[in-house]
Amino acid sequence: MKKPLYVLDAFAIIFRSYYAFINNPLRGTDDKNVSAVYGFFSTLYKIFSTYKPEYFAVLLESRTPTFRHEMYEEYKANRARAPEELIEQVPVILEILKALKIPMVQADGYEADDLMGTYARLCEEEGRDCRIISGDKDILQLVSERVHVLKPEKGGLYTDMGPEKVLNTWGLRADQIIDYLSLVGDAADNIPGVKGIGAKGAVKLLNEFDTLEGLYENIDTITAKAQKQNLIDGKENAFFSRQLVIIKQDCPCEEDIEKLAAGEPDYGAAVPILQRIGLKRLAEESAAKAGEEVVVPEEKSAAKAGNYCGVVSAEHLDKWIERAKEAGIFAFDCETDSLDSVSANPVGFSLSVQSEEACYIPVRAPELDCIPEDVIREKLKVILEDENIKIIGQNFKYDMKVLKQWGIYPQGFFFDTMIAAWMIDSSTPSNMDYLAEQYLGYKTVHFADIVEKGKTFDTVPIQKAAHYAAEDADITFRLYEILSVKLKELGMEKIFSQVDMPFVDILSNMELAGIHIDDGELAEYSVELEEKLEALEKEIYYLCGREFNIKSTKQLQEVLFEERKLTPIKKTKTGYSTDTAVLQELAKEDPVPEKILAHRGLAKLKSTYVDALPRYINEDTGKIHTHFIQTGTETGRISSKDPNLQNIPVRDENGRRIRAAFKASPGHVFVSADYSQIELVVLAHLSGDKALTEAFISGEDVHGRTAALIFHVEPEAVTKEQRRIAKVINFGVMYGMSAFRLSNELSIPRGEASSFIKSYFEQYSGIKDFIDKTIEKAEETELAETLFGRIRHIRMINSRNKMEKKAAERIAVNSRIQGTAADIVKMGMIRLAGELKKRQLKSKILLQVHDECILEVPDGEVEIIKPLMKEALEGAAELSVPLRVSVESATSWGEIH
DNA sequence: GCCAGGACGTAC
DNA sequence: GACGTACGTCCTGGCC
Repeated sequence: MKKPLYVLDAFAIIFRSYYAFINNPLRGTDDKNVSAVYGFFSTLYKIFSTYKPEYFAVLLESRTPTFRHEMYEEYKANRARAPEELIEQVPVILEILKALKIPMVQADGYEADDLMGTYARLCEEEGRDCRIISGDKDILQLVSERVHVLKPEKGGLYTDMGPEKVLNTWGLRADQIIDYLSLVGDAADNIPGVKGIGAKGAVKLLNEFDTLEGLYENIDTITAKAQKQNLIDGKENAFFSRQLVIIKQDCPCEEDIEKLAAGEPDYGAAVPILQRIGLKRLAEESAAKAGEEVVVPEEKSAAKAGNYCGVVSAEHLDKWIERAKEAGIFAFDCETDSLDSVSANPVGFSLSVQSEEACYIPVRAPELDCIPEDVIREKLKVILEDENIKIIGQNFKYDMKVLKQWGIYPQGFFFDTMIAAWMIDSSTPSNMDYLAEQYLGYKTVHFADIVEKGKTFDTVPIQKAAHYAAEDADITFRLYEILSVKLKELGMEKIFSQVDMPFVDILSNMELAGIHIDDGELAEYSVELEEKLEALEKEIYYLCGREFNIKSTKQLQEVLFEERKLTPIKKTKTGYSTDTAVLQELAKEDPVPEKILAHRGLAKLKSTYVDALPRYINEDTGKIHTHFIQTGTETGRISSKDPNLQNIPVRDENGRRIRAAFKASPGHVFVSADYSQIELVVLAHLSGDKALTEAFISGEDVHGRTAALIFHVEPEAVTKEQRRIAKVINFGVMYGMSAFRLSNELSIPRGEASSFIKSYFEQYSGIKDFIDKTIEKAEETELAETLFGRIRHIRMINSRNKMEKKAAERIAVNSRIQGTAADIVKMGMIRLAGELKKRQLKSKILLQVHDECILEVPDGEVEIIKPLMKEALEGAAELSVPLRVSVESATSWGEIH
């Protein structure tokens, strides 16, 4: 069998790459723009590593006007001439292509599209598959069983567009694309089309009449008057447009495909050119691909330590401050005497204004006179508090907290390498040691290697300290250079800079603020719980006839399933399960399980919350300062730890007493704002489902409306039971719940559960489509994307293991919903924080619990804050269904909800 | 005595 | 096997 031919439209990729970086171009030697070179060869390399083509050609545009220009002088007349910065890059690209020994084809008088058409035909004729790499919809007209288009997606992956895929995506056969374009036209190429006929209209017409000829032969059957007239008026334009959009298949060009044998590109030959123009990373990548025989002088240097110095005189410090000002950008890192940022004091700072160079400014060091603390503070302020000087950090929330407490309020923070790395791939670690290894191939000095156990950074000799600290700033700068490019490539520049970066400042303030808790109240509750637990233990031991550790599932299994001979219900990896569902079931035939359940519940409260929370009270502030981790989830949510304040009980009365111990400071109240059903609202928007949208717009009670729909009853006639079922399904859908699980959850037969789900998707067919489309897109791109462009890699989506695949599908669907909701909440909080600052209010944001945001508000501000919060959060995004936020206030957290 | 992994349970 | 996202606690068993 003949190996497939791959063809690539060079200028399409060049343009795309250039404009992908238009807001922040890549600069190489002499500050020249190299975005297009970088983008083009990243794409090319990716294609070679993914598809390993044996036959390959880069197709170039004609150097002279084409037959289309001769036919129609307005052709592409609307196009502005390409910018000089882009044109300059073309010769370099051709030079590199030549060095790589990649076959190139050009035919004067014809466009690259026509060359594609010609090769598509040649391949068809000799029974060879053809793959065309192009994002242009015009090219789809060439698609056939043998000829597929590979459409570039985010993250360097491609959608394989075969005949079926074209039909599914466009609602048209590939051979109808020509007629479609003839009707719709193309403003960019100045192709007229038929006035008044848009994309939807054209698809509908072609579905009905099949072809342009069919349409005009039966024009009298069209009932819509205006449309009919438009078509009659536009007939000439339509057929004229067709001549322009139709791709030629008979260019004069190399017809012997065997001559387009590509083999492995000569990567080594590209290295010197790439180095000359200053594309270091690509040069390194090329060298690596070429294998070891190519020695790149700079390759080693990328992984070597930079030039680091200690700064102990005011004059020396001034020089660095000046350098940072000049550069307008610098990487910054704090060393402190504690990991606990609330009580940490600075021990030193490091700065880097370009990669491989950094300094360390000690504030305290053994056996050394440092620059006085106040002098360092005043000088650093100049660059840290200037909003026009960009600050790069790694986990900058930490530095931000230390600095604020030290009297510096950073203004120009704009890039966190840890958060960037997490957004690029949330499933891999984002600590600096890992990132340095991963992205730079650099092994950093580890903290534990220079600081003796139990000691702090201010005890480290200055030589070692300076090297370690300066390296951190240097590595941070180097990571920035790489990660900023990757972020752009994935289309996340906007959400990164407009959402996740501003959010760092907000989280740092929330953590510094802390929340008050009444430990006396908890101490009393602890005693109460202890008494109840002891009583339960006694009862359990009496009933079982012996003592054992109730908290040990292993011992509990022995008691329940061996001694008491109860029937095991489900297994775990290590034995029989004793979880809540099992114990509830067992309680029907034995008195012990119920006691165990009660014991478990109270023991959990006591150990996880009642006894644990007071230990987190900070000695200095008297408050609990949780840590919010912005990189803690794979979906874009934040997490909370030490302690986790996002899972404080709320559902039952016992648990609520814990919330009740969280008190607003004297003279303050908590004001809490809660997004109503945010994930279902997001689902309604993302899916565009008519019925769900309607349910939200017309009524408060979306579960009731859902019940009415799936049970075919009037909304007023919905029973409680029906509503409960609808609610379970509403949530279940977002998690990809199966009929099996639903039947368990509702204690109904599997068949009944299936029919509920079936009925649900019949009524909410838009949701079904949304799920299908999400999965399909994930299969093509291995990504799930939120409404605002945050991505998550879905690596198992094409797994041959059915279970893994199903799990990946659920993850893909849920991530889009959960992630979009998380984006919205973050955006709302940014708006809110902005308002608080603008109005100089004293209210502080304390907590965020995914769809809820809690503020501590001085009594005098309550009436201003309530409407302000509602407005700020509801206006976070403009969706097809309005976002609703409810606001409540109270002096303890327990009174809210 | 330390640590990793499992089971379980809390939140959204 | 069968519901997504987290974190904390306790127990167990392996290791030093």
